[in-house]
Amino acid sequence: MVTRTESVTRRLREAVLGGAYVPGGRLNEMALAEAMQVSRTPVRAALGALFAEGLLDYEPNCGYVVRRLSLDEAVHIYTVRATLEGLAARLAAEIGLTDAARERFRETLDEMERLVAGDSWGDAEQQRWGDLNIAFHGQIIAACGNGYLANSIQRTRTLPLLTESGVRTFLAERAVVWWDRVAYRRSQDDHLDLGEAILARHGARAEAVMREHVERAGRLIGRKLANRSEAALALS
Amino acid sequence: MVTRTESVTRRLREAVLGGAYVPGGRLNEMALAEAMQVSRTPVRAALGALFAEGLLDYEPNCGYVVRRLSLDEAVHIYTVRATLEGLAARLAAEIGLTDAARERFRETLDEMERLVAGDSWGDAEQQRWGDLNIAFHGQIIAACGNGYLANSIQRTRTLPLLTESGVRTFLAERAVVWWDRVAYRRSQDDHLDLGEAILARHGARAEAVMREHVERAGRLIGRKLANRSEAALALS
DNA sequence: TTACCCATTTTTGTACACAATTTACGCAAC
DNA sequence: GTTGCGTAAATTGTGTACAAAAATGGGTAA
Repeated sequence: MVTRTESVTRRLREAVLGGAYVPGGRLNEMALAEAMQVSRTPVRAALGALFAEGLLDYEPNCGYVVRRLSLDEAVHIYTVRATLEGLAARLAAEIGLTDAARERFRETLDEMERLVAGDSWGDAEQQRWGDLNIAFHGQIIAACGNGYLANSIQRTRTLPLLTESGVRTFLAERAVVWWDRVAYRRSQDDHLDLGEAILARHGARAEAVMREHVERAGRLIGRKLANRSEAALALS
Repeated sequence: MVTRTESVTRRLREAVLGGAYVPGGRLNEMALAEAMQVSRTPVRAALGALFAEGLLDYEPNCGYVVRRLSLDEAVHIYTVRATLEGLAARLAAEIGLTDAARERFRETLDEMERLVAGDSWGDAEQQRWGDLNIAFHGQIIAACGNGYLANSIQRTRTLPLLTESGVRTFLAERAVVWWDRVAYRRSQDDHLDLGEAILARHGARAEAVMREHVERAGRLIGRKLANRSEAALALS
């Protein structure tokens, strides 16, 4: 049996990340309670938890609002994420993967390569490649043997980022759906380098490649957002 | 006017970090409420906040307990902290300090050097050096221009760590009080290197020195704790 | 003794009422 | 128009009662 607080926290997290609420808009406790069919008590607990996760802003006596990340903040978070994932790659390489992990790692890389190098490149392929990308990074993080590091990385990956058009997206791996095919190829080349470095247990190289890999993704997203913002400004 | 929740959170945080409660022991909500002269409501909010900060463990329907970090976890956290502070040092060097910050930075370094190189080295000197050490690291973090990074570093610095003797200490800068004078000299040499690299805007060097500097501190603490644990085991 | 079960007690989870504070709105003065 | 003020409404903060779950303890059986 799960508590209502847990249930509400999960549902509210998904709603916020799913873009159900306007960023900057207040989250009314009573309204949420009625929508979730519970009292204000578990709602308040959930809001507090999401505030601690960085999804919401909070001001005493004023309530909670969906946090809105500026472009600068998003870039800052990507910088930290790049460094942390770089560390994870180095540790994974130095520790070395288990035989089973090696096998899965190779399979993931191979399937991504087949997709990117293949003839067809539609939504299905991009979706699948995105899933594999998440799995690939997840396998490295799982292999780094440092739970605190794994949590720290996770914290950098699920923050809401609002674009000017009102469409919410994430600072997560899904951001890659914005890229063109050339960027996927470039990203996959990084993955191949990374896989080689990690399997060869070259920690320093794995770290350098991973850091640059994630930082590039951050730069791409930053540029996209900046362009959109400029476009929006030019129109208004 | 501050809310009771804020007040209780602050007081409870200080109590936990101050070692007022036995790690692993349950934090009874009613008892805390009576001790703090409030109802259970703000106490529960405070417990949730401290759980999110990583100071407490929590199990639904079982309550909160003071988190007890294992030696491995402490080392893991130090590894992350070393990498993050290394990043901060690099960013600070690349951005460059303002004139005022440069001045304060040099003053801090000079006073630390005078203390370590001086004739007397008692509690007062160690205390003062510890304060300056915190200030030194704080100045670098403040200069890195990345608020998310600053917060991430802060999170690695205030976690309770229980030694076998029942004496609580912290994963904070204060850990240096354990070292002997040779270690202070070594640490100060790092600081001088760091200062030089940052003022000369050598980002890569600043990062490497800072990372090694913090990792060394982690190793020293890890060794101390391991020795103590062995001693305690030998006695029992 | 040890293990297990059940009733009791304790503790946590939730709803709700009320207090304290903020926000909204209308009105008047400039 | 807009600025300021004051009251009313809405919203958050807190206390408290009760429900639900877990810890406790005693007794029984192997």
